[in-house]
Amino acid sequence: MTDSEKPTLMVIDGHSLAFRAFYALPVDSFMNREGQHTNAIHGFISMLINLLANERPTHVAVAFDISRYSFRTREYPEYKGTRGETPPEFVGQIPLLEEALKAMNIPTLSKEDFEADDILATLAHEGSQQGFNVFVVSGDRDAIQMINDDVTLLYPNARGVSELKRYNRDTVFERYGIEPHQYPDVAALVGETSDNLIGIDKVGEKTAVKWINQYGSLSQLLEHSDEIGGVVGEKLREQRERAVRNRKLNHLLTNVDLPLGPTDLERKPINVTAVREVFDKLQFRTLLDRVLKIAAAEGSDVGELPTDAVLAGTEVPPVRTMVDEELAKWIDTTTAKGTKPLGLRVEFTAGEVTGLGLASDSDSAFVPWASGRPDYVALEAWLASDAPKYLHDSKRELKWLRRSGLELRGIAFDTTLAAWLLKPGGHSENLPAQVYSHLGETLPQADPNQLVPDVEAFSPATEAWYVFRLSEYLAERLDAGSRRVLDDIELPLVPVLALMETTGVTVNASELARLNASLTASADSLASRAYAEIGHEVNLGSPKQLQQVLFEELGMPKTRANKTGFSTDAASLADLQDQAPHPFLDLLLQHRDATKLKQIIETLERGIAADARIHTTYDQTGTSTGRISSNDPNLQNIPVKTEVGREIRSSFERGAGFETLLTADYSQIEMRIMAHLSGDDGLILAFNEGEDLHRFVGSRIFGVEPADVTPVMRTKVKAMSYGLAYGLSAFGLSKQLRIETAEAKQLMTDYFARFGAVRDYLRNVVEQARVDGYTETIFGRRRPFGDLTSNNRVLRENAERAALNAPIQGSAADILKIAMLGIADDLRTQSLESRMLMQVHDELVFEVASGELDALAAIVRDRMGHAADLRVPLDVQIGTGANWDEAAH
DNA sequence: CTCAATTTGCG
DNA sequence: TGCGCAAATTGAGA
Repeated sequence: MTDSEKPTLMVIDGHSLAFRAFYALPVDSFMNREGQHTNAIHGFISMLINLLANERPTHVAVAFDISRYSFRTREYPEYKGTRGETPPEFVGQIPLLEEALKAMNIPTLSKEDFEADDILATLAHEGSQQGFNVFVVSGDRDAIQMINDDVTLLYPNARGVSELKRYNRDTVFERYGIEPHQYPDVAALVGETSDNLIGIDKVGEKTAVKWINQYGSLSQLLEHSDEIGGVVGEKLREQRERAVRNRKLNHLLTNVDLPLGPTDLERKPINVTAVREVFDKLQFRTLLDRVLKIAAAEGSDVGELPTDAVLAGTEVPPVRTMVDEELAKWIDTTTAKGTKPLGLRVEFTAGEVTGLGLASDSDSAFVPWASGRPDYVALEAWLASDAPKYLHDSKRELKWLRRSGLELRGIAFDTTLAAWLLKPGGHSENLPAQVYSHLGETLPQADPNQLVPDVEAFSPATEAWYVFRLSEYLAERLDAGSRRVLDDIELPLVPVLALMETTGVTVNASELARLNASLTASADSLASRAYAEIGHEVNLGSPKQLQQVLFEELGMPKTRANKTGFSTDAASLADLQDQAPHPFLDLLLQHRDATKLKQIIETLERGIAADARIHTTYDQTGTSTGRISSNDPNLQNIPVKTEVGREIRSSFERGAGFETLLTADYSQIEMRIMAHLSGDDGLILAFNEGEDLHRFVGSRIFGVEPADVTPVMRTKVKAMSYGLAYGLSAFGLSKQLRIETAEAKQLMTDYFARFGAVRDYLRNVVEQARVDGYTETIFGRRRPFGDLTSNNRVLRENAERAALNAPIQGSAADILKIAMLGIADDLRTQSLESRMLMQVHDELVFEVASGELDALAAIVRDRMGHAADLRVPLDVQIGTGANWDEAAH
């Protein structure tokens, strides 16, 4: 009998898989109308459906533990003792899952005093003897021992249950270097934290595998334990009982007396009525469709099929591969001559575009693409036209297309951006994750690390169809304000940012190398001087070791507490220097400075591409306020405050053939926005007078003429003004200014006495957000807040400060984005060759082409100055120079 | 290898 | 007991 003729038995560990699903899926997104959580059930059933479809088992069973107690806990009460309380949201999901399985006519097995793994092992053993191909599905590593030539283990990886890793003899050997049946011997030596089984001290996987390979088994090893030398040998002899006990406990029984054997587990038709009933109770609509589809495919009468409307939305359209005239015609008809949108998905392999997926709501097409083929005139024209396109992560797709010489315009929707606007706090999800979390369907994703992929990846055409459906789904959920932000700001910004990333900025590598060498020298010298002060070497980069030195060896007073002891940050060290001066402290601070700068330099050096330029990646979805973040490398945290820091900025230069760099930044934009939003007459007057803001505010608060505001007074009001937008407390202010809390309190009182509308505004923002559940920027960008009504004071107060800051920081972000759009537009329409290179929250950096300085400066001044119509002017500072430092002002 | 915690750079 | 980020390092755990 060949493998393909053999019947296939699949046995599943219900509890362990449901638990994995529970942690893999958000609890809050899966709840039925009665308030019962259903995420574990949903994940489990979804996985089960995939397994039934992909592996096509002829026989299936799911095993459950009856309780957490078994013959093992009787022998060793601590077994699995580290497992905490069952999360309350998990409670009740197992019985419902069993109900759902019953409706699907899938037998469940459990037995008093035994664990599900024993049932699995027994069935796998019997199945293998009776000529079955066996799949064991379990999240328990002990299941590895069941693997043999007939038995394969499917094990969920770290990401949850969406991907199962396939373990057979070969993959086990690759991963662990042993045969599957030897795994329990290794585990017995190493121990298993999740089962509360302690192993032999000093023995890790490497040692255990070496021993088992050398002696063949644990019992042989223990017989020869006197041959093992060193400390590990002693430990092994001392603690052999642990290994013996572990081995006894991790041995799975293969002779449990069960009411059903493998042959009794043959798949039976799904009970359609019961499935409808149970799934309806669980509110699993898409899963119901998928189960019914399987049932129908297997010849069951599924009775009344779901309505056409439901099916039309979820039926994956067949993929047609097309080129040339057929493709041209398809695009023309499906888009109604470019007026209707299509989902678009780019396939690329090893940096080259290899295919394109196009889809409407009911049709999809795959276009193989190879560079240099002339047949795609219609496709290229459509791509480069304003015809609307829906994409996922459009900036990425745009860049890939451009690298292959394809122009993309007409980005009309981006599911990544839309999902972020709806929920700006979360991490952005890839396409399969979005499909799962919004549509509740599974978009398989081949794991490139897997030799035998357990899923076939979908065609880009089908992915495009999902992008289309996601776009419609998300579009419906965007409020008008968010939709305007998407259409007027975020989508138009995509090509602008893409161009900035592709352009990059020239960095002088040899200058950086020189700086790095000099910093290395001073860091080394500072380190050895620091060691000399305390009489021994220590890792100055380890807070833990520093705590040992400062608080134990030197007996210094305790600083602010943190989770690992006492803080050694710069502020704490400065306090220490006041209270208990010691030369070590100063050397440490200087050493930190030098190494931090070195880090930044080295990160930059690694980022320099072949064109001698650094190409950062801007993340439009990187913040919850609306700002853009920069990464790989981060160009938004290049030092500026110290002399050496500015030397790093000097290494950012104009590119060859360009005349100069130009920087433009908003001065005090957040204070201006606060003046606008609060309508505070005093503050508005300050900005309209054009006088130095802090001098003006200082003169009001301290009751002196502007000319008589001393530097100390100015520093104080400056700190106060800046702190306002962050919800700074009197305590925080006193700490920062190193003044008494009482004085800080008085300063705040005086400030608000003169600028009361600001306080009223800030209070009102929080109050309104508490009612609405979100804050809004001037342009309608929303940020949701849940914790404003929390009973937890820390959470609530954190949310309050974030809420009062969000409209201010967010509006500033909107304004600069709008300015960028205007500038990019002008550069294009006026055919200038100058280029926008960087964005640093309130600053833009440009490379000026020869002869264009005046034109560019005029554009930048105009577009930045008029990006928003506020009650105060927007002040723009412009500077030029051969490098970033010189261009600063 | 992954993750949390700490620290520090920027606006 | 000050908002928003990215990155590096350490050290613990898997």
